[in-house]
Amino acid sequence: MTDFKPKKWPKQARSRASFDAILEGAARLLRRQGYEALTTNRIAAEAGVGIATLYEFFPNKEAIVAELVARLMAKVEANMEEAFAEAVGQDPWPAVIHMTSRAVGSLAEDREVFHVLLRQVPFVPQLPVVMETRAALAALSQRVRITAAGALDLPMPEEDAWLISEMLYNAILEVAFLDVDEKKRAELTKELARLTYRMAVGRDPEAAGSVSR
Amino acid sequence: MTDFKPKKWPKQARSRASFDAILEGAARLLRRQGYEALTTNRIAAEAGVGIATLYEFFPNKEAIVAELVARLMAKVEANMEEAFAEAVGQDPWPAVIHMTSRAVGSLAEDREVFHVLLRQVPFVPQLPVVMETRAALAALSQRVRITAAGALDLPMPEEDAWLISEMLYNAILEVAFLDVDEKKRAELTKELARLTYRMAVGRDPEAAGSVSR
DNA sequence: ATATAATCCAAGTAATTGCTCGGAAAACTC
DNA sequence: GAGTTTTCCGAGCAATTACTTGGATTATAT
Repeated sequence: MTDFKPKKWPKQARSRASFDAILEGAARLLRRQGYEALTTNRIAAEAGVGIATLYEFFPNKEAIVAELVARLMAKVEANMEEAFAEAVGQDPWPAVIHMTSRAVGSLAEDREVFHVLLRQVPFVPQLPVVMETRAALAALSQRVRITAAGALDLPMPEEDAWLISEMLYNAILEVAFLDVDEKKRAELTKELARLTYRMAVGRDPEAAGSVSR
Repeated sequence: MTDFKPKKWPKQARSRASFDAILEGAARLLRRQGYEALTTNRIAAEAGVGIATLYEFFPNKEAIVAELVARLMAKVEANMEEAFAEAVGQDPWPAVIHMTSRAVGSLAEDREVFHVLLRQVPFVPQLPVVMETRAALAALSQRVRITAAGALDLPMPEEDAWLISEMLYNAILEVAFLDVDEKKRAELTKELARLTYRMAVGRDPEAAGSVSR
């Protein structure tokens, strides 16, 4: 149906600036007015380029949004990979805290834009890059469950892992979207990690009798 | 800004039929084509009424969607109140299963429409009726936490209850939206109840040493 | 039976939308 | 520096949109 890729990539520095300006303009409009107010003419005006220039690079409006999502998600994924590398070898509980914090933190940086993109734009949740991120979270939740020492078995491991990752994904978004100071967000994030641990392992990470390894 | 209420309620049987036909037509279009394809002219055509008749009752498109949401949510709320009455006095674990099942079940009845409404229509999550339903879920999660015998204390009760209800709400939607047979959905629902219990109480509801009362 | 109110409607309007056209200017290539 | 490619652009078009108009038809009240 609709093509979500740019029809042409910029080759010179001048056009790269236009390309970036279009994406940044789109992000600014999304932040200020939401998706319903996003029109191609407005994006061009906000970006300071002619409407024809916009269509030089993007086949349609959706492709602009998709490229913006791709760029934002790339930052999140880079963050997550780094955090994962750091978490390897740590005990499960600190590892879960660490990963959750990174996820929340990297989304919170652009929280208004993410909020609009992930919750108000119909086709964004189905975008490959978004689905891959969710799949990565699912893998993480599997891993934690297996690694955790003395974890209680869950009756339906696959389904439970899927449920946990769905819940975690949505809660990460909710916490990241909240308009609170960073201290409060950090507290909520730690509690989110705790609840995730409780789901996966079946007991509180700081409860008596819960020894790691 | 936009007015979300019908500008006039039908007074005769004839117009009540038109009113209902408009809402049902809108629901059918949402199910088949999603929100982006929803236009007032199309709704009127699908409902078999003139476009002017539609504007006789609704001030704008948003009001039609809002009224549809209100009707669907009323059914869910009725279901939940009934389930809550039945759950009072039960032990926490069966009570959680019971409530969760009802929530999933009542949403699953119209899952395609709910999916579009709650995940693709920008203003729906902010609609009063939707926010009230979420508040009710938050209250439920508080209640379960307090009632559960031997529950482990959570360090930040309010925040944790909020997180649990957010996670539960989103997971209920995800499970209800899934296109699976009812047996599978029931299995997933029970696991969802289990994970919720684990979060709230800090141990598995069926684990050894977990006695109710 | 007449008056009043409720209900219906198709054609049409004004505004907005995504997107194209035709060509000018700037940057690379040789 | 000539030729080629890349980049830029705003006026404007075709399609679609939400919504109005002006009046006909049907029910209700007295």
